[in-house]
Amino acid sequence: MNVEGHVYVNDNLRTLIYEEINAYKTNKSSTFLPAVVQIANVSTLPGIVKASIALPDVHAGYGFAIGNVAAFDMSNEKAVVSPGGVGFDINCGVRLLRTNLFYDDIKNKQEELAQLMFNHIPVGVGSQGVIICNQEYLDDALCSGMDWCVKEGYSWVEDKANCEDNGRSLYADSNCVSIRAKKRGITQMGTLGAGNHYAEIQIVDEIYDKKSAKLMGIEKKNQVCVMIHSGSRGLGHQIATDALIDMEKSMKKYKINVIDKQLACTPIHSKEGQNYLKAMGAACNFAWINRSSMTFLARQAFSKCFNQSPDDLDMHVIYDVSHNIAKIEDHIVNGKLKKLLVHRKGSTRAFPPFHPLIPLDYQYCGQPILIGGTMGTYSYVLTGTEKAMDVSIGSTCH
DNA sequence: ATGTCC
Repeated sequence: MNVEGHVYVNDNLRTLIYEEINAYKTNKSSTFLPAVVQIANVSTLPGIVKASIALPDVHAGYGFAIGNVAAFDMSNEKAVVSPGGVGFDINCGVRLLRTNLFYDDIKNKQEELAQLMFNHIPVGVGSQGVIICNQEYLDDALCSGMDWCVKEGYSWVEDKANCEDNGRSLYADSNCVSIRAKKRGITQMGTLGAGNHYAEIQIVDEIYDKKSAKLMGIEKKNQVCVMIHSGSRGLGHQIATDALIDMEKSMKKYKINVIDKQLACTPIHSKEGQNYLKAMGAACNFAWINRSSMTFLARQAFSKCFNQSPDDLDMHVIYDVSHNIAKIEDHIVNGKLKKLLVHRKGSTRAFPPFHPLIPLDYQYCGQPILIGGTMGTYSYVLTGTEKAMDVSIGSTCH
C-alpha cells in the first residue's frame, strides 16, 4: 500500500463489510473482490495521495469499490487515471427541483401526477428519448453540456447556477468519443434508464437548517419536490468500455502492473489518459443534458397536471450533483496546495460539493442539507423496473 | 449501471 485506507462506517455497516469478507473466503467465484480489499488495492496505484477513502455507502464495484474516493498527484508523472474509479455510468448524479406546491395540493392527484410523469419520461433498459437530436447536434451537445440545453430551450439559464460545474465539463472533447458510443447515446437524450435510477415526487419531511432551506426556496414541511437520479446511459457505458480496452493495451506500453485487472489505468499525462478525460468530460455533459431534459419533461408534466406554467409553479433546480466523476481540483495535502485528479465513485456528497479548504476526508461525507437522513417519504417512484403506481415510503438510497 | 455478449 502506498497510502493508508480510511473507511468511514458505523457498527452496522462494519458488520456488513466483515460479512462480505467472510462470504468471499467461502466462495471466491464472485465477480468483485470484497469492498475493503478493493480499498486496499486502490491504495497501491501509482501517484495516489493521502489515503484510499471509503465513505459510508461502501460496497464492492468494478475495480474500485463504490463509495471509494481516491486522489492522484498531477505533479507526479507516474500518477494514473482509472476508469474503474469513475464507474460505467459516468456522471451519474441526482438533481432536486422545488415547487411551490404542498402535500395538500397533490394528495388527491397523486395517481394522475405519477402517470403524467411516467408518460413524459421514457424509462427502462434501451428506452429512447423524445428530444430531437442529430449527429451534428450531438457533437455540439457533448462539448457544451447545459449551455446546449439553454440554447435549445430545454433549460432555464438559472438552472446552470445550481448545477455542479455549471453543467459543463471543461475536459469534454467529442472527438474522443467513439462512433459506437455516440450511436448508443443519440436516441437516449432525456431518458431515465433502469436499476436504481428514478424520477420521484418527494415531500419535505423535516427541515434541519431553516436558513439554508430558505435560500434554496424551501419554506416549510410538506413542500413538494422532484428528485431525478440518472446518468449518461449507453453513451457513458460505451465510453467506459472503450477506455478499459484502450488502457489494457497502454498498461503494457507504460509498464504498469496492477494488483487487480479491473484497476486498469494509465498515466494522467499520457495520450491515453488525456483521451479518457476528454471522453469522460463529454459523457459528463451528456448526463447533465439528460437530467436537464428530464427536468424539462417533469416541468411539462406538472404544468399539465396543475394547469399552470412551470415558472408559476416555481420549479427551479435546487441542486444537481454528480457521484461518478473524476475532476482536477486544488487541495491542501500535508500543508501544501496541490493539483489533484480526484476520482469519486458513488457516495452522496454534501452541497456545496467542493471547497478547497475542507480536508479531503470530510468534504464528501454527509447528505444534501435539506434531505437529512432519507431521500423521500411519501414518494411516487418511477424507475425502469417499477410500475408507475408503486409507492415508496422511507428511504430510496443509491 | 448497461442494446444485462460482437
